[in-house]
Amino acid sequence: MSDKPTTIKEIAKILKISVSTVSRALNDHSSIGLTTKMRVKKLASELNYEPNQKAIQFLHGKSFIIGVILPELSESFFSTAISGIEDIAYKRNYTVLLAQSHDDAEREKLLVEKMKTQRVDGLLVSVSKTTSTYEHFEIFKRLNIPVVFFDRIPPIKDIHYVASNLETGTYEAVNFLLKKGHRTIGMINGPNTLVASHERKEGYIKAMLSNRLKFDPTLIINSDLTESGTIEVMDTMLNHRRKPTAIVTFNDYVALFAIRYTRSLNLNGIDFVSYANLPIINYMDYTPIASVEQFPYKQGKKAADILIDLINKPKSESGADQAFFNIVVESVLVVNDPK
Amino acid sequence: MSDKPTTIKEIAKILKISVSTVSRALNDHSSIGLTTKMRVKKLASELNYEPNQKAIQFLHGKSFIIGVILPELSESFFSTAISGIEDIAYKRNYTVLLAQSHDDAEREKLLVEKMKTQRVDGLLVSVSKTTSTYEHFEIFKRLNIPVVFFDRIPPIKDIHYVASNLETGTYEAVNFLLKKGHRTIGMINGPNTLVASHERKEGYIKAMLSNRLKFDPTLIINSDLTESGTIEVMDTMLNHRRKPTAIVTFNDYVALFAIRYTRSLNLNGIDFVSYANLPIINYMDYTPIASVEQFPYKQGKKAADILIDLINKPKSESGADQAFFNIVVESVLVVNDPK
DNA sequence: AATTGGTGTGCAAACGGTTGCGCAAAATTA
DNA sequence: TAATTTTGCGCAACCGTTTGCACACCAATT
Repeated sequence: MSDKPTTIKEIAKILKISVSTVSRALNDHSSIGLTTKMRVKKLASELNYEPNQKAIQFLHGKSFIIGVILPELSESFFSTAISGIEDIAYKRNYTVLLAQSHDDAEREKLLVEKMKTQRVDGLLVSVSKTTSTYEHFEIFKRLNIPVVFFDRIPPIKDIHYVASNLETGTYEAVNFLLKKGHRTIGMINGPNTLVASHERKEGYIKAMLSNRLKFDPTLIINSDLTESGTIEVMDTMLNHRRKPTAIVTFNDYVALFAIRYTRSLNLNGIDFVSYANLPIINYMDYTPIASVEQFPYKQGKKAADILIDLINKPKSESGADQAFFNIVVESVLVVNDPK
Repeated sequence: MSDKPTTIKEIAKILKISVSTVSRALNDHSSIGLTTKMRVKKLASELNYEPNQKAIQFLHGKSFIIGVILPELSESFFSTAISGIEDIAYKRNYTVLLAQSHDDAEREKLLVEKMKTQRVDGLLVSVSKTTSTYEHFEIFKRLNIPVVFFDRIPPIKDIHYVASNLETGTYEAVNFLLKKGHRTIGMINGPNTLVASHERKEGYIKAMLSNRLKFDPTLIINSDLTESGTIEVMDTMLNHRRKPTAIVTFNDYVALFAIRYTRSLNLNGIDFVSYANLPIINYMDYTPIASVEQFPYKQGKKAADILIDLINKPKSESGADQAFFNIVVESVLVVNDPK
């Protein structure tokens, strides 16, 4: 049937009026007579008229698209976050242009380029593990397109970000274990290069001290987060002169490895607490008794909200009085229902 | 510094040449002198010139954006599929505009509208569970924008789709169990309303018959896929006059419920085979001994490839000679490594 | 010397819509 | 009735880029 979409011009021609009148009629402009409006609208819907967004976007430089660059879409944390981002975008009438860096700094750079090319109205980024320079984001600053970093944030100044603070959650976790009567609590931490490792450690220490307990640094052991690394750490822990009765693990994978290992040794009675990355863990037989929840969905929503706010904010005059959103989503301990 | 992006006009003005010359120079048009080209390119990069894609897209009606509508982004199957889609899109120079229906038919309709509004070059859809009418996709047909359905495909004619056939995988699964010596194999199937349930059943039957075994329909029991539903079915199975020594479950969740239940009864020795939806299942202690893999990543890639092919295909003249891609990705049995 | 043939460049239209401004006709006021 | 305001609509510019066509210039061929 119809091959090319109807345009405003055709409507104008058929009705023998000018395009401007048609445009105004469709936009309910006050200066157009009621009868004309009706005639135009009627014909427009008959012809299945659809305004060409590309023309409109072009005309006043907005796309109503926000770009999102994440390390890995198939990771539960990120896909959940995306879900939150999309929900907010949907609500606020934006659409999400999505791309994944696969934790490759080069690809990330190209994606930033592409996002710029597509002229997104704003950009949401969780940086790749391998990203060490951040100039590729500068372009957006120059173009006055807001960028909000999210979860994995770069260690630079003057950026907007939303991230979770694991200190509070860890504090609660350790506290929870202490209240349960544990006195010797081990922690399988991540590499020191990660901010997250420090936050966990801080939380641990604070919990111990606020309970007037001595902090024993040898009970916190760094791991490379692999299965073999975890087993190694576990061996050390189990042979520690103060064998832990409870262990806080860096993430659910580590928890799984550790739990599996203790069970293979027929060891019971160690309570585990982990950080919630994996939804499925709730379905399992032997799980951590509690999890530190980081609310990826909530974080995603928050980040998207801030980004869209920034997009719609009247631009700061000289660009000097910029305020930067630094939102910290507190992590929280969630005690798993005993099954 | 720079507030508004540089345009081709400014370059032209500065160099005192026409915009057309600038445009051609930047595009390496053959009819532009070498010196002019160099001058233009030099200045362009100095000014950080970026072609305004909105103008270009507008000009020749392409956005290099493909729309993707999925039921639930945080579900492992879909997020993995998205990952495949994005990888292909990236490779072929498209970007992904993403949206989720949350399995809500109404929202799906609105999203289709939005995708149309954004004038995507093509659409990839996995329909919502609650979608029962499909007219909202007609618009795309009228606009000559290709739509490829994916995994959850609507029961209508003349559509492009990529989906997996679970019959083959199920056949292999049952065959595998038979080869292992099992003779009484139960199947926890899904509701009859799902195509997938029938495919599973067919696969089961074919495997039995091709091994010259009688098919006992009472060994296939439908479930509502909840935990309690699964336990009910398991009770029936375990009290069956022919108690199964192996069970094929509808999905990993069902497998988890069933395995947990048997273990709570201190029942061992039943082999389970499931369908791979959950990556984490590999990390667990008691898992199915094999999984029917549906290759969401591969399916996503394939669907995206077809879509982009369709986009770039010279349009069929009268629209009459349309051929429809109906790609079936065979599911395959994957035997889990014993831990 | 006249014709042909590049080579390099500019003009202007086109894509589809929005919008400031001007102008005519109708309605109101003096 | 004349002057003024309101109402309704059209003209034309504009957003940034591409591209068919024309054209001017210079060299090579007849």
